[in-house]
Amino acid sequence: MSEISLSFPDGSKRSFKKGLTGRELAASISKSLAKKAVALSLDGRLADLADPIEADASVRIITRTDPEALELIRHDCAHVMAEAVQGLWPGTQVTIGPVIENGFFYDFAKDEPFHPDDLARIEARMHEIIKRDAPFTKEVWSRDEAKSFFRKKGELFKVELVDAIPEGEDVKIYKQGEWLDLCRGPHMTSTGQIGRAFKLTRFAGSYWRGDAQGARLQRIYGTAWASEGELATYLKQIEEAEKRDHRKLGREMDLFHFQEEGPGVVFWHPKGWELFQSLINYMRRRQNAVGYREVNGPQMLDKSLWETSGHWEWFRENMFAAQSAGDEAEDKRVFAIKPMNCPGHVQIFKHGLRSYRELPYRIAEFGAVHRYEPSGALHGLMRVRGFTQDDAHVFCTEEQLADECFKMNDLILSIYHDFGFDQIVVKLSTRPDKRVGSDAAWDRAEETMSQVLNQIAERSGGKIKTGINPGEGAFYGPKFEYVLRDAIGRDWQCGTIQVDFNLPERFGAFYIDADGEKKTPVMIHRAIFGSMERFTGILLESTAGHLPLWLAPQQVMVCTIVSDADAYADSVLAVVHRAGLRATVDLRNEKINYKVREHSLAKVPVLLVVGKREADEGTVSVRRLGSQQQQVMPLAEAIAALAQEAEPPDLRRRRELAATAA
RNA sequence: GCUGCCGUAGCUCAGUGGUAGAGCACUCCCUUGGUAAGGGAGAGGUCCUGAGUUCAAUCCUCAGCGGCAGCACCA
Repeated sequence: MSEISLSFPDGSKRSFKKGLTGRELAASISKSLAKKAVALSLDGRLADLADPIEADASVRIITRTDPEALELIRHDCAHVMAEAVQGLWPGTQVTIGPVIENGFFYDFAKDEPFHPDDLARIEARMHEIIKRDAPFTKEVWSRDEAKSFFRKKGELFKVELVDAIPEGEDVKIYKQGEWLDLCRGPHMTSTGQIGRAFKLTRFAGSYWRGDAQGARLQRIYGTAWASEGELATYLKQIEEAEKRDHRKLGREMDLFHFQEEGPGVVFWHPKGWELFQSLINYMRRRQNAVGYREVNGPQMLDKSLWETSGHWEWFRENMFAAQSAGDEAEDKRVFAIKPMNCPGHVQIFKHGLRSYRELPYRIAEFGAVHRYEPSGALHGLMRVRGFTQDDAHVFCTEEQLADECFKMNDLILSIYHDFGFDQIVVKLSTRPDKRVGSDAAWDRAEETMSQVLNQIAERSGGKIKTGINPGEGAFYGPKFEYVLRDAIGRDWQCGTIQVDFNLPERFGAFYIDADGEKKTPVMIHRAIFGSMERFTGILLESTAGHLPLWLAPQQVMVCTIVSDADAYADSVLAVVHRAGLRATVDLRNEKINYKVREHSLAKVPVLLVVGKREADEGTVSVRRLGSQQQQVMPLAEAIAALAQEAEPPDLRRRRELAATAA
């Protein structure tokens, strides 16, 4: 008879007999706690209340309102959903049903597809099961027992799952009333603890073990919370995120459109293109300032070039090819429309003899590339088949590599900061299974990059988080991926730095070193926005269309209240234009309410409203987007303030720097 | 690409086996109105495309194209 010592959250310690269960522990503290307890935290890991505690540990009784309980609620909810589905459609096989962010899903194998109305039926059945409040009980079975049980039931996916459980781990079965499931656990004590705050949100196809060649399954997603209030808040958030959908904003702000004849390619309207160009102009200034020179490579090139680069071999299925359309054309060659800019840039580097004195050789291109993306992947501006990369390639020596990476890193972080993105994660993606080049070259590249990665984290003083994505590198080299978090907490991978020991060699690129010998340079691929289209979409969603003044395609709208002010409005517009602001005037025969509403919906950041009074006094009434108020100011004063605000951040820094130098 | 859902006016969406409707937007008229929709009239559609079933298809069936959600993919 041995004792164990358990420490509690308040720091106290008490001895108990070994093998005491969580439930007994809770009861020993207080009756009410025993009633509220749903699980036990053992050294930070969740466990069933029925589990015996076998060793010293720090313990905490988890109640339904603890944050940890949320995971249990969701997991239990997934089980209840599985029971509901099997109850409604006997013969349906259950596979896996994990907890995910905000909820859970369960994958089913069922011949007949679910119908949208089924969600409500399943939900109703789930409420019944929860109301029944059957306890969750755990049993440990032998492998053979479990396999023959599931095989007899026709649950072949479960049989496979039993086989996948590592040796030495128990095969655990959780029962809730009559229904049971193979499960790692833990669970709460009964279905009633799930509560009512859940909702099935959607269903979708999926694959067994995520393998597109494998069996097709049907997935049902749900969300679950500790209280109905939290559920309502979550559903509200989803609604808010939908309002920010860049496809919707693009329409409302008249920025771009898509149409059937061009799946995955963008029609940019005047205002959208203005925004797009503002971004390009900004990027161009930033990179020119640190030694990049802009180039432009051809839109399509003979496929042999893509064979040399390896793209034809690895990505042929995702490339567009073009040929003369004329039957009589003498040139029958197949050209590939470029999916990347690097082979073009290597040709530019290769043209003429390069000296080591020219390195690092930095060239940049706003390169329009086309990729045949799977139709199901297309999504507004976020995933398209034709897009513009803010691409650059740096040819340098191996010794210069780390320093170039740091310079790129500084540039990237500084640029993200200008857009208000300060929560950045840098991830190192290492060699994939399918790759070119020797292991020795990959070793060197990965070694250098992991050192750089550590230093990036160090230099930022812990502000920049880092991580590793094993096996996610490009086929020609490892890469850094810059993931930024937007205003509503979503993460987007934008920038990338890729170290490449392979392409220069495949293309036979070289420079003459100080010793007069030919040497192969290292190549770094980098992008900061990544895709201009996608970054535009991210900006729109992050700002909900309320772009900062320097980026807004239409910065100012001059609105008249009465037609007597038309002439004054025109003169205001002229002054606004002279200050370099993008503006138009609205002289329409409409009430001011109407104009304010319309331009607010179109997300115009500044409305300058003028009536008789303003015309007489030489003032404007300034109304900012998102504000109910307005401010009457002398025209010159208003324009000066707006012009200053509309200055791009890099130009402002440059001006301020020049002022201090002078 | 896979699974499911969807495709009707510029936008958002009703609707019917007998070739169509609303609101907003658009044009014109009245209105000169002080910060998120003033009133009236008008114009606008090959109901995604093709084939089939039917006396008759926007509607039913099949195929294609496109879109949405999720999965898979993302040099």
